[in-house]
Formats: sequence, C-alpha cells, structure tokens
Amino acid sequence: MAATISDIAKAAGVSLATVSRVLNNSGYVKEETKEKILKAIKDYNYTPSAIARSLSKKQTNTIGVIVPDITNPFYGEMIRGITKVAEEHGLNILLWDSHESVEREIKSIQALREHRIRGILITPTSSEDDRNAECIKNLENLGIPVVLIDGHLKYSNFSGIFVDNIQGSYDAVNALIREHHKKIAIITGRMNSKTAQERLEGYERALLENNISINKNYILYGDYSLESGYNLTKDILSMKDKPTAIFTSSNQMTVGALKALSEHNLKTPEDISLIAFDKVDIFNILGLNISYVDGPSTELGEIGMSLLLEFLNSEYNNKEEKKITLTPTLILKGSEKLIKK
Amino acid sequence: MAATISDIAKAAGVSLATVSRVLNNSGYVKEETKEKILKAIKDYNYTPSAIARSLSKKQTNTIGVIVPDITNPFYGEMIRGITKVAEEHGLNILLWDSHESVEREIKSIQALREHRIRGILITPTSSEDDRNAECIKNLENLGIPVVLIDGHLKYSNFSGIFVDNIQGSYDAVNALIREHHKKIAIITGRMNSKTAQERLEGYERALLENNISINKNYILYGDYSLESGYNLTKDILSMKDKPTAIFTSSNQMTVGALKALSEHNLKTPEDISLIAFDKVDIFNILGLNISYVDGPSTELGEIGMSLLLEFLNSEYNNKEEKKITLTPTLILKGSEKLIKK
DNA sequence: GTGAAAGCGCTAACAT
DNA sequence: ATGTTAGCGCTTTCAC
Repeated sequence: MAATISDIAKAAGVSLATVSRVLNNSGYVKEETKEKILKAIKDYNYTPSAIARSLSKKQTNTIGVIVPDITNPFYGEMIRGITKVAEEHGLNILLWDSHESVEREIKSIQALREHRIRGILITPTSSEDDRNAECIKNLENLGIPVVLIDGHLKYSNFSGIFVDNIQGSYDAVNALIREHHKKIAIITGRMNSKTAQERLEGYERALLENNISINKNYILYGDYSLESGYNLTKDILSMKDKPTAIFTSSNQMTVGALKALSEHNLKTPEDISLIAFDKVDIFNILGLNISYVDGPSTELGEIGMSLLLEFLNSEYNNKEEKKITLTPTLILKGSEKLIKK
Repeated sequence: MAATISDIAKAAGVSLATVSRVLNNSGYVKEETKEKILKAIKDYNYTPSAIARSLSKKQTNTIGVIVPDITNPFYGEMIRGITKVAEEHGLNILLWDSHESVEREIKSIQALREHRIRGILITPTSSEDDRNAECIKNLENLGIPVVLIDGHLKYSNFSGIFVDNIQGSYDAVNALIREHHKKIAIITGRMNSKTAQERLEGYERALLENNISINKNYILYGDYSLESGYNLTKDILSMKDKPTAIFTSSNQMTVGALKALSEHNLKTPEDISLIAFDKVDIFNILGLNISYVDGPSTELGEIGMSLLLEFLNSEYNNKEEKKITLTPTLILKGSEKLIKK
C-alpha cells in the first residue's frame, strides 16, 4: 500500500541509492536531482520505513521503558522527563506497564528484546526476585544498556539513577523527632523492594540516633497501594498505645492514609502528625499542608535517559557501571507539628 | 551481537526454514528436530527479530497511541485499558504524549508512520485545526485504521469511542438547577476542542430549558490546565454578581478551582456549590464530596482498542466509520447543594 | 554525482 | 518432513 523507496526512484528517474542519499542527507546529490526526488516524495506521500532502515543498519531508534504503574502521576512525570530527552535525539519510546508484577516485567522485557531496542529504562518492581534480575542481566550481555530508575535489582551491579531513600526518610523522621514526637509509625512498602528497605532504614536510623527505641508494632508493611495505606492507617488508629505521628513512604499509601484519617474525622497535625515520601500535588493545592520528601520525578526521567544516551554513544561496556543518586528535599508544611492536647 | 536464525539453523544442523517453522509453529517438524532447535535457541539465548519479521511479513505488531498529557491519571487509566486489550492480542504500544500541542501531535504521527504501525489510537488536542485532521486522514488513506478516543477532529468522519459530553454536562447543570441555583458559572476548555464545545452546549441547553437566561459573564474559557481553573475561579470569586455554583469541565481545572476556593477559605457547598466533569479520585478519598460526571477512562481505552482490533481483523475499509458513545454517569456527593444563607 | 549490487534477519512459496 | 530461494525496503560499499 505505502510507497517504497523504489517507487520514488522510479518516479524521479534515479536509482535507489540516490534517493537514499537525499533521505539521509549523505553524499553529494545535484540540487536539481534532489528537487525531483523531493517532489516525488511529496507526490507519493512517502515516508521511509523505520523497519527496513533498522534492519539494514542493524540498529533501531527505539528505547524501551518499563514502569510499575502508568496511572501513578509520579511515573507519568518520569515518562515526560524521559521522552523530552529521547525526542531531542530522535528516539522513540516503546512503553510497558508492569502492574507491579515481576511476571509482567519479564514478559515486557522479552517483547522489547524482540523489537531490538537500543536500550532500556526500567523501574523494577522487586529487588529480591532472581527472575527479573537475570532477565535484565541478559540484556546487558547482549550489549543492550540498561538504566534503572528509582528502583533496584538483586545483585545490584546495574547502572541507574536513584533517590537517596535513606537520607530522605531519615530527614523526615528527624523532623518529627525535632517536634518531640516519640511514637512514630512508618507505613513502608513490600520488603522485596530495596526502596522500601531503605526508607525503613532511614526511619530506624533516625530513631536510634535519638535514643528512641524501635517499636516493631509501629512498623507496618504495605504494598504501595492506596488500599494498604488505608488499611494500615486504620490499624494504627485502633492501637491502644497510638503513635503521635505517621511516616508514609509512598504517594498512593499517603492518599490511603489520609482517607482513613478523613473517615475518622481526624485532622493533621491537630489529631495526628504526618510526613509523606513523595509529593501529592493535590494535597498542597487543596491547602492540606502535608509535609513531604520530594522525589524529583521528571528529573529522574531526564537524567536516566541522559545516562542511557551516554551508554549508547560511547562504546558500551557493561563493566563500568554508573550510579547517580539524587538527594530528595524535605518540604515542611506544618503537618509534622506536635500539637499538645 | 545477538544470534540470528541462521546461527540457530547451523547449530541445530537444519535449514532456516525449519527453524522458522518451529518459531512460528507452522508446518510439520519432526519432534526430534524440534528438540534440537529448541535447545539451540536456548543455548544461544536467541530471540527472533520483530524487525526482520515485520519486514518480511510486511506487517508490524505495534500500534500507536497518542495522548495529550501522560501525567494526567485519566490518560494513565485509558492507557491501561488499551494495553490490557492490546496485550491479549500480542500487540505492542508505541506511545507519544502530545503535550496538548498540535505540532507535537503531527510529529508523533509522522514518527508512528515511519514505524509502520498497524493502527492508531489518538485523543486529539484540537478539533479545529486542519493540520492534525489532514495528517490523520492521510493515515486512513494509507490503510492504517484510526480510532479516536474521547476527542474529535475537524471533518469528523472518523471512527472512535466518545463520551456524551452534552448529556454529561446537561445532567450536571440540571442537578444544580434542581437545587434552585440560578447563577451558574461554567469553566470550559479551549473552544478549538469539540469536547469543550459540547460541554458548554449541555450547560446552555440545561439553562435554556429551565428558562434561565445565559449570562455571558458566567462562561469562562480555560485551557484544561490547573492554572486556568485556578485563575478563572478567582475571577468568578471577584465578580460583583457572584454565581452560586460552578461547573468545571475537566479534572485539572477542577483541581485549580478547588485551590482557589481553598485559598479564599471557601468550602463547598457551604460557600459555593460545584460539580465537576471527570472524577478526581483524591477528592472523594479525602472526603471532599465533590459531585462529578464520571467519564469512564479505562473503559474508553478498552473499547477503543477493541474497535481498532475490529478494523485490523476485517478487511479495513475506511468508508464504514463507526462511532460509539458512552453516556457518563452523574455522581452526586453533595457539593451541588444550595445552602441558603 | 550517480548507479549496481550485496546484505540486514526473517517468511513463504515452491521443491524435493 | 525438510531444504532452496526469492523477496520485504532500506543502507552502504564499490564502481564508473
């Protein structure tokens, strides 16, 4: 159906090679010949086939992106960062949403491999599972550079751009302690995620450095979903020795926590204090003034893509791994305050 | 770097054709030969090239998706719907974010054309611009089926899945009128969008049917951005003859409106009533109880993709256009109430 | 400046 | 049941 390069060659009365030259702006072509070819291209509404070109060049111009949840604006912003940089370099994005499932992650990687992507950007769902790590190691062995964004893999010798989760939650919990909170609960993620482990670590470190002993009951494990944040917060609210503050370690769980508070007609910080990891724009827009640790979503995407470009441009050598860590900023809005009653 | 089909053939001591047969499960292959080939595939960590396959078959397995704003969860959910159905049929998604810009939309379409996508799903940014319509008409002429999702194009003879915007806002405004509101403002979208036009039309129709004359001052034109919702709401609040209710016609603008209200320390419905078009999950989670017209995001994606599949499976004939319209549901939460002071 | 021809990795007749 | 071969649409040497 669509015109091919030889249709154009025929129409312009030249050879394929010449058409290819004007298509790629390579080699010398007489101005007059060029005109003829350009006209034929227009007449035929011709667009070169990236497929044929890729096969011939033995290289595509697409990169693969795998995120855990496309409906989470955090990842939407990350993708914007990625595409911004990718576009500047003529790269297309093949997108997959893993739905926080390692199985789907692996399937996605397989599909991307078939498409001979130049490189891959991934926020892995689990850092404790052998399967995704192996699968991704495979890519590297094939010479396909991999950049992790804000998430780790087992055997962590992968390049990537990360957020200093330990520092982030350490700062957050310290802010609570400075307000004289002693009973601080944390709602953290699944323990097969290094991110969750680190956020917990920052929490514990802050407590210990301040000689506050760790109360296991105050450590609640969610799964990054709104529901888990909601349920765990209800659990917290029904404790006999109720915490005076909650640290929620992901945006969806924070929303769930606030839902629970709202249902109980509790306000922050009057009734209970709260600091969140990750921004939820709407909170502050609505004047809720929730303090939070700001993980730079768009920046993660931009820097991650730039890192990948470095690998693509240099002769890629999977021995030299490169890790960049961004330190998140603690934004205090008032919800951390301890209101004496 | 990566192994090819002939590496496998050599390793297994058979011809390319036989390997191809087991790869595609076509034709007869002796069980024993098959075993050998499968083993070679494993040994070489071989994955067939979708590129080469596409070129040979003269058909890819990717479809293009263009949305106006990937950071908007509405589109995230829509994409989930699309990918769910696409995956079941072995289709990959090449994603583009138009950033609400026709120029970017056109560039995206060009990139997708180069990749010889099977079909395209698009939520166009403007329905008044000749350029995107022409560009997309072009695709159809090439035999590439196009499905619009929740957005129109100039010369509207395109297939697609839509939301009954007129009915949606008609219902919403009627609900306000039933509460005895007479002064109702609308914050609608850019007038180059048919969606915005329709939402305005429903508004006007409801007023007229109830013998409420239309006050031009109460019709405010935004651009779907949070900022515009915010600014226009501030404008409303500073009117001498202030409306008693606002109808916001997109989720981001609703957030902006609520930001303005919150800054003015105004509550809904006590100080001013409000109904929104599109759900903002967080509102209701936080107990804000904002009434809204529910546009079914995931469903739009699923049905849109299914429609595209129909076109792909049947001999595609661009003469028979097919439009499906979903009627949105009005969800009343209380924010529409008129509180007498 | 331009053309001829090989080759990219695969599929699909057509042979055998 | 398996092999041979042409061809998909393009790029890229190498000639001329």
